[in-house]
Amino acid sequence: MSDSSLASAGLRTTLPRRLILNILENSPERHLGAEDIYRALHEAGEEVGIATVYRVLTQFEQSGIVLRHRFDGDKAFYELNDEDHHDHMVCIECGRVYEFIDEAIEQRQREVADAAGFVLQDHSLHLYGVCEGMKTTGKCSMPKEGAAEIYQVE
Amino acid sequence: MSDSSLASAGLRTTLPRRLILNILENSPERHLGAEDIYRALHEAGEEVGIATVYRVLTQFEQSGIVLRHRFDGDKAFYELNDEDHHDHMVCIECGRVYEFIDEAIEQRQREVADAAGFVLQDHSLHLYGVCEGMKTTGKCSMPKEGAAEIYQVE
DNA sequence: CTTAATGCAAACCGTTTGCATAGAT
DNA sequence: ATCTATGCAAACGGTTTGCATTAAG
Repeated sequence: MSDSSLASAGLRTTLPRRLILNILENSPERHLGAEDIYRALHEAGEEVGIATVYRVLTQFEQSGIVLRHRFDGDKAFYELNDEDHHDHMVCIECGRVYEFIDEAIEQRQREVADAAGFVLQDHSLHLYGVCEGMKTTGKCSMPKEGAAEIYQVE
Repeated sequence: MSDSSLASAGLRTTLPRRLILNILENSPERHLGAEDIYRALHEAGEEVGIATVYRVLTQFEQSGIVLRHRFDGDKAFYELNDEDHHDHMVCIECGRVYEFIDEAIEQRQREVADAAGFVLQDHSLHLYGVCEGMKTTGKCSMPKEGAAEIYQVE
């Protein structure tokens, strides 16, 4: 599974790459920063350098394994590219990222680009606001930490 | 004009602030990076430190004079906030930024957020692609440089 | 055995900050 | 005269890179 993604991407199957792919596949959070991944690695007792994390993520992005997003703010977020395009809602209180798709919006975007003679290659749509959980209970429904132990290579 | 924006924002009318506001108002490019502004200032013979440029832009943003955008890539872009909301198309070849509005998209966004119980506060929609000019002539229609001389305080 | 991947530390780039000086009200 | 804004240089956070070492095919 993981290994075949690496192979088909033309990447050697190394420990760091398998570990990072594993985290991306099994983390309860789909959208992770490089530092999150680095931390998870270390909490799982794996000694991988931060430079390697960045290098691997860049390679993953280039081979289409991963998507890189830049939300408002400084750092980048990575998520597994499972081919079904979606846009993002970002909670400005808990920082959690939700996904959505709206075909009507997608369609309109194409039309807008078309009308401007613009050859559309990509787009990003980010909605910023306060999520249900934070609004009502003041607490997030999904746990953010403590899931590091599950990141092991089989 | 410029000065009253500063005054009503509760900002002292200083030379750097007037100069920067002037650049934002008179540049042929509506979307500028901090470095662009810094460069324009120097090309106009004005000695303003880069730290001041950043500080002023931050204040302008906080007082609503300016909007800050983060497109794909590292640096931030600033544009005058003329109140009429719009989204952006960014040409990945010439780097130029185009604006557009589509009420249908705006409406759908509200609906999507609503359906998710999300309290929408802001959003960003960026279309990335190749603009008309770059596609057809391989050259940009609008000049990018050489307009620095016009940035003077009256 | 050959070539590519890793770890470390140093470099980087855009941006921010501390502090002494200059400027606005 | 007071208090804020500026310039400089140093610090910063996220990310990248050079190089000697280690691991993959």
